[in-house]
Amino acid sequence: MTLNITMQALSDPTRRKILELLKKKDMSVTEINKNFDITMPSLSHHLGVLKQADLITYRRQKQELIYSLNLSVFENVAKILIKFFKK
Amino acid sequence: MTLNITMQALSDPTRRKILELLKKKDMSVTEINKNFDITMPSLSHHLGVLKQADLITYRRQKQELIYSLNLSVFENVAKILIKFFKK
DNA sequence: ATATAATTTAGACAGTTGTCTAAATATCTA
DNA sequence: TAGATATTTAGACAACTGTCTAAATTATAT
Repeated sequence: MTLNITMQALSDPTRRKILELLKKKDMSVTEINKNFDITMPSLSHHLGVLKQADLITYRRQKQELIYSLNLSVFENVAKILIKFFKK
Repeated sequence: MTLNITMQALSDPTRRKILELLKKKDMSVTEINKNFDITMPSLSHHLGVLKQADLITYRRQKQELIYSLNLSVFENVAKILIKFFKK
């Protein structure tokens, strides 16, 4: 995990909102999309960025792809940021 | 303080390094610059972004501008991020 | 007042990013 | 095997970003 890729991923408000949604429950792309006013390809792009940062994972369930928070990485990022902000 | 501007400011590695330096001690622009391989105008740009995000402040000391961490905002950002990362 | 030192502002430029439309891929169901 | 559904890939484009050089600003010291 490189902090740079992680922070870049976190710098966009849409992506932060996706993470907030996935904190509550796993969701398909279509379900995530209902919370935004962007096209599916745009959302797919954001999911790609979050995937590359290893912040989310997905599994297939019939036709749908179900995305989830990658909890271990998410918590690791939290630790690193807390350390960064510790004076 | 808007999280968006803050996160945008934190997304660049040079700016994060500037904050790390200022965590240790207040520094003039020239002194900060010795830690990087960029021109003064580029550094000045980064300081501007951090200023706009209210993460740093400065005072004049003779010819020099001495930059410091804006501790209250810095700690507030920490709180917000910890909350964000809390599952 | 003039020269020097410290920093910012102005303007340009290449690279990155977020968005879109159109097309492709993958899976399920009838 | 078709047709429908879910999602991604490809390619284009405007906006934003980080960098630079050159010039301007601000303050000090001679």
